[in-house]
Parts: sequence; C-alpha cells; structure tokens
Amino acid sequence: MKKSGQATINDVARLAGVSKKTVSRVINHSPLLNEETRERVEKVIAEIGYVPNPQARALALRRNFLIGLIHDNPNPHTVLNVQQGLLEVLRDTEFELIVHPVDRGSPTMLDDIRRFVERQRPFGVMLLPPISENDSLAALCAEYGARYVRMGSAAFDDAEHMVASNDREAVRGAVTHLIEAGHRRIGLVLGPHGFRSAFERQQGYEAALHDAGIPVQRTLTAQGDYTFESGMRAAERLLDLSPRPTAVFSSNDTMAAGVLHTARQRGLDIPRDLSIVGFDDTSIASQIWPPLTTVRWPIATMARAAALKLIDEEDADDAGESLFVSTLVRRASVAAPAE
Amino acid sequence: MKKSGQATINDVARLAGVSKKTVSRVINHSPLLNEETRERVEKVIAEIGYVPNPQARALALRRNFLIGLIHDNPNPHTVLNVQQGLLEVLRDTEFELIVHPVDRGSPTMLDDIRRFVERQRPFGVMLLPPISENDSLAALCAEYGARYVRMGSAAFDDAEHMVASNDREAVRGAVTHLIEAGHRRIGLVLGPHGFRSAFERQQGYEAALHDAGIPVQRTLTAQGDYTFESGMRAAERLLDLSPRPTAVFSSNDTMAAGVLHTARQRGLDIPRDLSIVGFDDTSIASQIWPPLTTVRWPIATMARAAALKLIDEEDADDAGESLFVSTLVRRASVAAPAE
DNA sequence: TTGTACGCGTTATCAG
DNA sequence: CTGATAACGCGTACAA
Repeated sequence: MKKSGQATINDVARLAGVSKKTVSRVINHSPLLNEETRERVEKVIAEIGYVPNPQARALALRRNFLIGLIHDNPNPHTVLNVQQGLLEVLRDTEFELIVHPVDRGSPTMLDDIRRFVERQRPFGVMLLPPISENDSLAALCAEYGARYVRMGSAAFDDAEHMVASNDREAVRGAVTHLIEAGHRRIGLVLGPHGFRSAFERQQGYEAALHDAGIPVQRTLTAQGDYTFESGMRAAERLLDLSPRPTAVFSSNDTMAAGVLHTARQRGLDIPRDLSIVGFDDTSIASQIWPPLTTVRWPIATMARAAALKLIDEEDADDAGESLFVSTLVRRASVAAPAE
Repeated sequence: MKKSGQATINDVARLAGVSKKTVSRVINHSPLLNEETRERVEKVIAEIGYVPNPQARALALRRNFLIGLIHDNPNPHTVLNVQQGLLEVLRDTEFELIVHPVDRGSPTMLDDIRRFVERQRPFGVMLLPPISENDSLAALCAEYGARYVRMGSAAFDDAEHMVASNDREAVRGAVTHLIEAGHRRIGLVLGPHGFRSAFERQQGYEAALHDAGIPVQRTLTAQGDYTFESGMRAAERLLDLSPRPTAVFSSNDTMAAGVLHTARQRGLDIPRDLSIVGFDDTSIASQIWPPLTTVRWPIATMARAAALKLIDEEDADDAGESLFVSTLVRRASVAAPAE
C-alpha cells in the first residue's frame, strides 16, 4: 500500500509484476488467464489484504453491488422475514441490502422507484406484494439492467423472476379443515382490495365451500385491510349476524388476532363459541391465547430463494424453485361447533 | 444530454457556458459564487433534469451517501421501528438506508463491521443496542470519518452521538404503579446478561421496591433473554414459588406475553390472579388479551432524532434532543391483588 | 494470454 | 470568483 489508505489495484499490479488489467481479470474471474499468473496475483492480493473499491467499480461498471428491497407492504412481519431471508444469503457475499419503502397510492410512486433504480443502479431488486404485481415496475428494473425477483401469491412471471406461494390451495385446505370439523357457517375476513393475495385467498375459501356443496353467502364475507383494527371491525360485523358464524377464516394472522380480540370482548370462548383460522404463521399466531391454527407461509425460504436468483452466476437456465407450498399448522383455535 | 443515458455535469457546464467545477460548486452550495452564475447554472440543471451521479461522487469524495444500520438486536419490533423512524426522515433526501446485521458473539464481528465501514464508506451509521454499548465500534466509525449515533437505555456518549431513553426511571414508575395497586410480592423477568437495558430496568425495579421499603428477594428474579419462550420459562419458575408473586414486571413485552401465556396454561386469570407489566409497547402488547400495561419506549421518535443527527448540516453545536422519556401505558393487565 | 491508453462522472488543487 | 488539469480506482477496447 502506498500512502495512508487502502491498497489499490495498482499496488497489487506493481507487487505482482503485472498490469492492472490482469489483476482486474483475476478479480472478475476471467476464464482466459494463465493459471500461474492467477496464482501469483492472488497471493499478492491475500498478502496485502487488497479489496476492490466498490465505489470505483460501481462507477466503471455503472452498477452497484447492492440488492434493493422495494416494498409498500403493510405487514411488518412480512417485511422483516423477507429481510432476514435475504440477508442470510447476502451475508458473506460482497452484496449489501438497501431498503427502499415506497408509497403505493402516491401518484409519484413509479417516478420514485425509477429515480432509485436509476441513481443507485442496484445489481438486483426484490419486489414485495402488493406492488410486485405491477408489471411496469418489473419493466422498469429490466430497463435499467437490474435483475429483479417478484414475490407473490401466485406465479405471474417467469421462474427466473418469481417466488410464489400457492395461497389458493393452502386456504382451500385450511377451510376444508374447518368444514371437516363440522362447520357450515364459516365467515371470511377478506384482505384489502387490489391485493392479489386477498383475491387468491378468497378464491381458496370459496373453492373449499364449493367442494363441500356449501353455498357462498356474501354476508359472511367482511372486508379487512390486513391490520389488527380491521380484523376487529370485521369481527364486529360478522358476530352481529344471526345466526352467527361458528368459524372464521381470516386472510392473515394480524386480522385473526383482531377477530379473537373482539370475540373475547363479547365474552365468547375460543374455540368453543368460535373457531378461527389465520394465515401467515407470524409470531403472534403462537403467542396469543389460544394459539392460532394458521397457514404457514414459508416467507423466509422464499426470500432466500429470491436472493439466490438475484445474485447467482447462472443466468436463466436453472432458476431454482419458484413455487413454495404453504402448510396448515394446527393449534388450539379450532374445535367442532357447539352442537 | 449527450447520448443515451443521463445528463452529466459536463452537459450542464457546456449549456451554462461555465466550467464543470463551477457546476460542482453550485451542487455543493459553495458560498463563494457569483449569485448570477449560480442562478444560470441552476436554471440549466432544472431544465435538463440533471442529477449528480452518486457513484462518481462517492469515488471522488470517498464517501457514500448512505446511512448504515448496524445491529444485532434480537427483537424484530425494535429493529423494524428503528428502520421506520430512520426511513421517515431519509425519504426525500439523497440518502438511502443500508441494513447490516452482525453477529455479536462472533469473534470476527469487529472485523466484519470494519470491512463494512471501510468498503461502503457510509455517510453515517446507526448503532443499535446491545452492540451500541461497545466503545470500539464508535471509535471505528470515527476512524473512517463516518458519523455515528448510538441508541441506548442510558446516555453513554455525547449528545451528538447518542439517543437514549431513561429506562431506569420508567421502570421505577411502572413498578411503583404495581406497588400502589397493592402488590408486595412482585416478580422480575430480567433481560439477557450483558445488556445495558436489562441492567437499567433491573435497577429501576429495585429502586421502586426500595422506595416502598420492600426488600429485594433474589428468588423473585428470573432470568430471560427477551424471547417469548424465555418469558414462558421464567413464568414457570416464578409461578412455582410459594407464596406466588401477585405481579410480574417483565423487561420487555415479548417476554411478558410469554408470562401471560404460561399463566393462562396454568388456569390463572389475568389480572385477577396475576398482574403483568411489560416494556416496549410493541404491537403485541395491545393485541393480546388482556391488553398489556406496559412502558411506551419512544423508539421511532428516537430513530428519527438519530437520523437528523446523522444527516444534519450543523455540526456538534445544536445536536437536538438526546434523552427521550418513556411513559407508562395503563391497560387491563394490572389489578389489585386478590385480597 | 497480457498490456496500453482511455473512459466512467465527480471533486480537489492551484493558478489566474 | 472561476477554470484548466489532475486525481479517485477500476473496467474495456484494442493492440501486441
């Protein structure tokens, strides 16, 4: 190293007696390189502890070694789990995670994202629902040469760009579980309008009823927006019904906790007076009382897979898994209806 | 703009008829500039929509316009709230947030962080507890010219580098609340060893007992590690005691939820048979049944303040608030002891 | 297979 | 106050 700071590619070149281009080739694993030369250079690199400067690389390559997480997801658990999954595979790589929340609903959202991608030039971008469903976002990433992976409740892009769960089938199984326990009047707390996940879960609910020959009644469906409070409000509507539903499927755990809360306030016993099934298997599901029967959404696994798609060498050919199955977790919030 | 991409500083210089250094001065708000020249340049900038390239700036300045969040915090809610607070002020600035979790306990943690700071050259760094208590981390940031702010349960650095809450006083108040409700046998679920927050909260607990002339009994203290499961285990130990404590202060909400869970499993009624007070006011506190009396830790506010310290123009002089008060939130988990 | 010369877009130096 | 010119550290034609 020359003066104060860090060793540069020039130092390595000088010490190894080669040109800096050769060092550059070593760094970037160029295939056309004399093995002997490579080893000599690598030895010097290791000796002086040289590490390429990311800023200079970014300038020359017009690409940063950053993975962007772009989202407007209202569910903290989802976001956090995704982050953890992503970071798990990014750790020990040269990539760092840059979190960029946006405001869907804002008319400038697309511009915001464009500026982000244009300026930061991330190597790859992870798109979370619900904005992951927006095709122009994906196009935008492609336009700037950023890899992207979209997360969703159904496959709506190529395997290379997609990690999807099959929410419809999972919910169908969950509601069938309720039916097999003897329930016929089953409420649905729907997710927010415009969310693909809300739609898929609704479809699963209706499919299960259909399978069992139970007619779908609109009054048994209450609108929610994935928040605890909306779950409480939905429960108030549902529990005012006469006859009351004996079970409720809630499109996520947070709302299910809200349903449980309201039911409790009304003096109902769970699961005796009301069975509840949620979706996500977030921590709250196992921490409330009684523990919630729910659908385990393998979100961290999906995030890990997404990270691999984003940074992996191989292009396109073997994109890895892109469909992940959710499974029912049976706990104490479901019982047979009280006669 | 010349060819395909974005306009550069050269385009601006050419169109404005000045040198690019002058444009650079405009961008960086250099004070020594002819007002007329400045206006002309700014006009051109606005017209062609020029935006400086962050990569080039980073290379020349040896400093990225990124704020790093370095942490090894076991509590997802804490991390997420900090992120939200940070992002709230970073939004609409040129800064982005880069999240870098580390592994305390790993012998290479300091090296990991050094490499991160050395390579990414973040403009500023936010350090979360418990690693924020590590002075060598702070020194490391300073060494690389990165601003830093440490978050903690007590002030252990200059105002400029600190956002602190006064946990001790807050817990003292919370436990006093229990005492005033008539409790004398009050259990403590302690936080993990080596955490300043755990220590401060314990001190607050003991101070409150002392104020009331109640002797501190070691058997009434159970070790926890801030996880739900550790709260359950702590409760098992505490509830096996004879006579049983009539109330428990838990050093965070997650463990308090664990205590509540275990108490429930044993058929205890909350708050009739056991009063519980938590700490944090995370979402679970208001979502479990009964809603938890807890100490509201203004963590998002602290994070916002930290972000301002990190990016604000003024140096040192007016560093803004650095001490934040936590307040007791009274809900339904506390009652007078059953005679 | 390797090296030379130059470009990436910005800031710093130091003269005018 | 302003402008040539040289960094900043690395990648890429293209030549050797």
